[in-house]
Amino acid sequence: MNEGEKSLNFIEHIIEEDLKNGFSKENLRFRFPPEPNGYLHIGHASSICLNFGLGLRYNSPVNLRFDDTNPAKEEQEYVDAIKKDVSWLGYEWNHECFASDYFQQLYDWAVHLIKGGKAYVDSQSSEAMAEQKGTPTAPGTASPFRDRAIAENLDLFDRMKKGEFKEGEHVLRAKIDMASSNMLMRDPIMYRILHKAHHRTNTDWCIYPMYDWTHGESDYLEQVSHSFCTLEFAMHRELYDWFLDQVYDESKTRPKQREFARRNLSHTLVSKRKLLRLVEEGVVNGWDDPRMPTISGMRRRGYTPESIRNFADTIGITKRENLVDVSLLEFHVREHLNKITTRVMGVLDPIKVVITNYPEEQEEWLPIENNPEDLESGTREIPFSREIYIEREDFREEANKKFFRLKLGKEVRLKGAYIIKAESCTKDTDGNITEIQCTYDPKSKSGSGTEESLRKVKGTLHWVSVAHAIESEIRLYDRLFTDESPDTHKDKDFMEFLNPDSLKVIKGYVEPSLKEANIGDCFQFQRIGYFNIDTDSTPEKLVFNRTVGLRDSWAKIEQKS
RNA sequence: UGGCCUAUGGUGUAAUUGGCAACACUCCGGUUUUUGGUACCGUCAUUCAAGGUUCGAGUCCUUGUGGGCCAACCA
Repeated sequence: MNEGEKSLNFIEHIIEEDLKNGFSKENLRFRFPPEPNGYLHIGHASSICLNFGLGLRYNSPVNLRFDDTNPAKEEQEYVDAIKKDVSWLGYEWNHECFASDYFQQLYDWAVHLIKGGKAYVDSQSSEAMAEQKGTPTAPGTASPFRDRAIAENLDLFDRMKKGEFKEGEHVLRAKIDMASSNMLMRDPIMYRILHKAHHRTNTDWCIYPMYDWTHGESDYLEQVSHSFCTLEFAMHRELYDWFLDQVYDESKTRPKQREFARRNLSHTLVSKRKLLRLVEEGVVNGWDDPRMPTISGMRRRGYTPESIRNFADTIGITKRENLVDVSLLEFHVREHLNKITTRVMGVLDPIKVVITNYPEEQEEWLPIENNPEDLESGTREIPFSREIYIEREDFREEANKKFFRLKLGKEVRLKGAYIIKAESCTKDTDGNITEIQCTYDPKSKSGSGTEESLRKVKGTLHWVSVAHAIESEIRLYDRLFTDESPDTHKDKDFMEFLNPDSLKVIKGYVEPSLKEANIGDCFQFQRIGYFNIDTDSTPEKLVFNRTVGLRDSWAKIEQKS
């Protein structure tokens, strides 16, 4: 799409406005600031695409900054996973930054605030402080320590840093306004004591800065011009600006916070905390379980970076509440996979077909196109023989006109091979069909150009040769939740809406060319869906994930009757 | 009893800033097809409500209504 013709979102309008008012384009700088306390999910993807997309649009640097101010929740494992995910999405950051790199500067500035009478050490319990905070409609009251002498504050803060106190004994608070209608301005905490090792600074510090004190100052230190975050931080903006006022130097770029609405995806969760529960309670097999809306889960499932970027692009950026239907994501996945995947044949619910007039010892290797959407992709050869598997649901002893597939006495084309006709079938004692006997038309070979090969038959089936097929494990996924918005019910926990059938593991048979495939490779199983090779796969035992099914209009026709 | 944000089809996003409500997905119907896939075509909204300004309002004004967020030593 032509970038110039595309309409701007409200964020881009803000930037254009700033540029028009004289802000220099060279000073544009953005950042993506995750906390390394979990894996990135589809919601973060939206934010990543926003920030890095702006970087690309304006040719501006974008930093990857880890907001690592809470050692109780953060780990190196998450830092590594986040870097991998952002890279995989196709973006390059300018600097890799850590809020923890600014701990000393933040501390120095805090001392500066204390000296200016803008911060004080409070020695109350958190309960007492909460009580004094007031309510959204009633003003708060001052702490008895609010007017502590500057020298005493300096001394206590210094001793907090030196580790002389236990957790919870003291905090450093900004002295702002206990009567503000914005609860966040009622003397917010800047530092708390935490005797915990940090994944980067180890035990260098035992006081850690809070988010509000850290974030804007970090933006400022990195000279980020526009700092975008989600709507729940809108109230924090006043505080962000207040903290900036305390240290701002006119000659520098003053960062500007603006907020956008988090993207909610139907039938899933977009919250690290809640996804962590799924992992910890064993509902899924880790953060990269293919059912997870995490970037690592989607990667393992077979979603492509392109499809996720295109999805992020179409859902856009606004300030409204939203619930994006997951079918839109799936559309983008199919759209991309349709263009790039090799078409292969795999039978997931096999029934044997014997072609009675085909010589018993004979086998043929028939050419078949790799991808009709890509003329450059060429052809490969697949084996045909007397016994093949077809999909159990592709045969009926009798059926109405709408059923285009195999039925007794009728013909159907085997994709890339011959036209066959069902003559009879055998059943076990329970009446289940165990084998279908067919005859084939030797002159009907695909691509042979004969009159018989050009005959129109309504149905075309996929198949695999029994003697050549590879038995494989196939993992079929469905949405994790039955409710479209599982975590918005006030009286119910989202766990109540778990889909018991979100994972089905079956045995299937795939064509022999797949033996050469590698982990992560994506394919279209013709007439079924897109599949990729899972990380659990081995040369001895192939494991496939169903990325997403093909659109299935037959299922709809059948449902109606 | 407070403050902040928000409202356009079933869903998501637009509308040259006052000038024929557009694009995509979904649903439904159809054409093509050696994938019931793909591609292509068609149907589906008087813009939360009520007033007002105007030749003309999704856009401006007034009054309502609905939804979300805000009282962690989390981010």
